[in-house]
Amino acid sequence: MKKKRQPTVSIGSEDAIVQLADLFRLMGDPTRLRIILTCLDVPISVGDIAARLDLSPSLVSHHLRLLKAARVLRGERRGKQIFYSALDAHIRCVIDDMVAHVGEPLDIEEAE
Amino acid sequence: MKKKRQPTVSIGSEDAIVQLADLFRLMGDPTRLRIILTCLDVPISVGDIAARLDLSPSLVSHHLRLLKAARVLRGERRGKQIFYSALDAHIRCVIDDMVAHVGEPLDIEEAE
DNA sequence: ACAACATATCAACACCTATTCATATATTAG
DNA sequence: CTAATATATGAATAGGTGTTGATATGTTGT
Repeated sequence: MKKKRQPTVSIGSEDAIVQLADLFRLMGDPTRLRIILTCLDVPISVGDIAARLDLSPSLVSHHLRLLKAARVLRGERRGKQIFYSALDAHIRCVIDDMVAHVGEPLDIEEAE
Repeated sequence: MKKKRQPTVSIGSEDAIVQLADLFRLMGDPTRLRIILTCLDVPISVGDIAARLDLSPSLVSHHLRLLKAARVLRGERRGKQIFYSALDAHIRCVIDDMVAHVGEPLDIEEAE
């Protein structure tokens, strides 16, 4: 058994909803979302993330800690630097779906 | 001219990222996420949402305003009541993907 | 017109959180 | 060992935000 796909999961549990919301909230900050997107491409060090996004290494590290704790990203040490990358491919799917949603915001508009 | 799944690379603009983060942030609140999930099933009135989730109509209305403004939900008036439902199916995909992510929190992956 | 109901809006408060700065820890080179 | 680099952590603060209660708006009946 490798992976089991669950279609539309009935999330009635409070814990599950809170856990879901927690992940969405993490992606709900522009800075953090930028960091996620930067790590989605290829493993990248903290300093390089900070340099590319023009952020302080401290701030990047703070966000990385949250993202790592939430199992969104993972860090792998290579010498002095630590390279961060996406833990799995689901986050990319989530973002792609949301991009699709943003791409076609307007469909029907009767009452406004 | 038809939109398909576009890769995550296409969102480099600051506005797009902020817009994306805005949507994720909206889904990042447990109460709001519950409201979204309730509306995903079938169009439901404000009062029924409040009753089912045990929330004040005022709070539900407040959240609905944000969700409607963000084009996540849409409201349709029927007499005194206003029924809310998902604007499109993308949100459901986003949630499903995130549920899949939560479903497999730990999975060692070296090769993909 | 009025009353009753459904939803929306306003103001205020309490809580949370993103950011900054200083400091600490970890790794490598000499 | 020390020095230099890379990352992490701690505290403090400013701005954001969810929630509540009162009030307003809108709709349907009598």
